[in-house]
Amino acid sequence: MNEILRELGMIARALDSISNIEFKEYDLTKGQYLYLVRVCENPGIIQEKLAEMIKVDRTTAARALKKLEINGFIEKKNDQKNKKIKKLFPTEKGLNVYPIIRRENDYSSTVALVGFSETEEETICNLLRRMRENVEKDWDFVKKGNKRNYLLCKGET
Amino acid sequence: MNEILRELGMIARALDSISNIEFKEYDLTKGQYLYLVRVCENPGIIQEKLAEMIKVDRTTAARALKKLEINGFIEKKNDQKNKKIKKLFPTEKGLNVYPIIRRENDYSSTVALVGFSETEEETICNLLRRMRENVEKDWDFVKKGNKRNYLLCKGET
DNA sequence: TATTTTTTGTTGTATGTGCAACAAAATTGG
DNA sequence: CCAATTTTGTTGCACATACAACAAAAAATA
Repeated sequence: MNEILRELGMIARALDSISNIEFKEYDLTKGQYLYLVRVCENPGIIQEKLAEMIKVDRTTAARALKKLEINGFIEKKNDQKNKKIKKLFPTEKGLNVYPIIRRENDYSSTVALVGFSETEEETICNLLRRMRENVEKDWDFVKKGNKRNYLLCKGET
Repeated sequence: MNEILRELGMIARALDSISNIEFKEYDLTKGQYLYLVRVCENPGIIQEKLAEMIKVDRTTAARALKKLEINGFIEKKNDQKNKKIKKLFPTEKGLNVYPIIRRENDYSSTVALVGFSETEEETICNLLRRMRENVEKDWDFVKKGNKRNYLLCKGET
């Protein structure tokens, strides 16, 4: 069932596209909402961990966060003990936008799950979590420069 | 269950990232594999429909396809009756890469579904298809410049 | 048929994305 | 403690992405 990944890609691109259009009026450019919500929910997180959380390149996260800082949504604070890391915190402006992002995301969830029973919602949530856990190992592996070996493949063309 | 969309986003980004890294050695730059497989599977399709199929902006598709043409993976052919459209076809080079892309995608599916029973695979396939059908309506709506109305929202913060 | 609207495709501009390469602090291992 | 490795962050460059605006053909409507 190769269709699964295509459906998944379509859903992800469509919803991301919608979010980006909708958040433009709050001066959040493409993708920034992803970072901002997570900084609000994990104050003090560092950008390296945030990139892993979102599954995006370290340098992409770095630039997105720099821009969020410049635009006053978050601030970076130096750590007392560790001179290398910069902890991320939402500003008041960032905290004000947070519920708007949540509301939009909730709406997108609601739309995506129209016609789903409560059981089905739970089912897909659990199955997606398991998929994510599976995929995240390969992502770490490949991101570190390793090469995947297709031998285990079922070969279902 | 707002988690659903986050899990979905993580999976999609992680797998896309892996694919892009793996296809680089076949001279396919970021995202191009998406278009190429679909041209191979739908010879004669026009780029407007392809963009809808993939859920990507028309202009993005236009540029990706132009590049695929320049690099010899596909070719654009004028239609006899309709002077406006350009039908897309894979070249031999494109057809040669196709099975490689399929193989990689199959492997990614396999990895993503490790530990899933056959029933679970079918379940998630069906649920994702339904989600996609739901989401695609909103995508069309918003892409045409309309504004979504959050009133129907369950409000599950 | 003539006019309007929709479809399809392109280009300009701005910005996101990610790899390579670098630097400095922290950690690990001898 | 010192050297090697890992972690964390940055910048240069190349390229993807998408909105706005335009153009031309086709389709719809009057």
